[in-house]
Amino acid sequence: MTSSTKPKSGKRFDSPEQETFLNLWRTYDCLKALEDELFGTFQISAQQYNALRLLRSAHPAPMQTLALGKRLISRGPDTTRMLDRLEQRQLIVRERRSENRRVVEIMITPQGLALLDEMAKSVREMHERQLGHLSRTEQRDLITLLKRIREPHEDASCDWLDE
Amino acid sequence: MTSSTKPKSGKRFDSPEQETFLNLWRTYDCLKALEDELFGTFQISAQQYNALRLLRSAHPAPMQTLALGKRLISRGPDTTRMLDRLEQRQLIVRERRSENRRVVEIMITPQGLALLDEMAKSVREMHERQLGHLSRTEQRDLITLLKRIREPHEDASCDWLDE
DNA sequence: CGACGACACTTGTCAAGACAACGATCGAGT
DNA sequence: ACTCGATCGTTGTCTTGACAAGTGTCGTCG
Repeated sequence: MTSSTKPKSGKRFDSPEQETFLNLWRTYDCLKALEDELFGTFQISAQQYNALRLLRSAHPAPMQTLALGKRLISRGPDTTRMLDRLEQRQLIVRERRSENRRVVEIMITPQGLALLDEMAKSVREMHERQLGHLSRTEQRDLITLLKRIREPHEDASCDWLDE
Repeated sequence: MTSSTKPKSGKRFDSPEQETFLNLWRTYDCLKALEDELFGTFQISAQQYNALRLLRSAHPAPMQTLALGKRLISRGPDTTRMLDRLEQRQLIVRERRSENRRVVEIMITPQGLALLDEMAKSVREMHERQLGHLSRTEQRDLITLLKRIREPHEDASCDWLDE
């Protein structure tokens, strides 16, 4: 009865909420494609760029691995190995300080800052292509809605500090 | 010289568009976490669920691999191998017809339909948790904005037929 | 002092995505 | 009929993400 053998494609979604989510997913994927395309030319991933951006905002102070991981977008990204890659390219440095050898402090290097500078112009141009056709008002409205979506979930898995 | 001693530096984002995109990303990730949690209990991925859902909507007609791949969310997902996994679990069948041996026709099996039925209730409950706190109006507004975002990009990499 | 639990990563392992090269098949033109 | 080019799908390989178990370090309490 629930799934009668109807050949029709009448119901387009399992629920209205699903349509909303699929739109969100598709839109995210669409914009991400543009991001990946640009970051790819610099041999960097979106997560790596965000990590560098956060480290720059803290610079010259260092950041701890876990603190950095929490501020990245995806929950529980593989912070250690992502930092391994950045360290190999000398875009960051890691240091265990003797006062507390449990934590690892991470700092962006001059090379890291230089890379961000080098990317700055094309990154802004990409943002313009991604979302430049929306007015400021539309963008504020969108952000408001998105925050409202996250509101009941924030405590669970998404504690996000802006920037 | 305001930033020499203060770890907090002035601007939080590279551009307003970046703030919008990061909000979108974070929100998507937040909702995706709920999805993954549920789908995980059924040993299935979000893409696989969507594939099954699309096949059900076509049922009893079959779908071609490429046509199915185009309607999935992410651009260029690894359709072949995803279908391999679904076929192994006997949720779909693949057939090369003699009239045109280039294409592979895919059909959902009774087992596949049964799995969707089995999941239906918890999927709806998850949608409710994800987005139930938004009014229909808010959801429509959001979808409108999201479509407006994709509009200039659709032709490029995101040609999407609903459902 | 010394064992214990809590914390902050790290490593191991496996599944999934990205990209490109390849093989198979059909339609059209000669 | 035969070749050419276009279309579809598969396979190979590399990178990335996910989850769980392990390692080293510190604070604390018996």
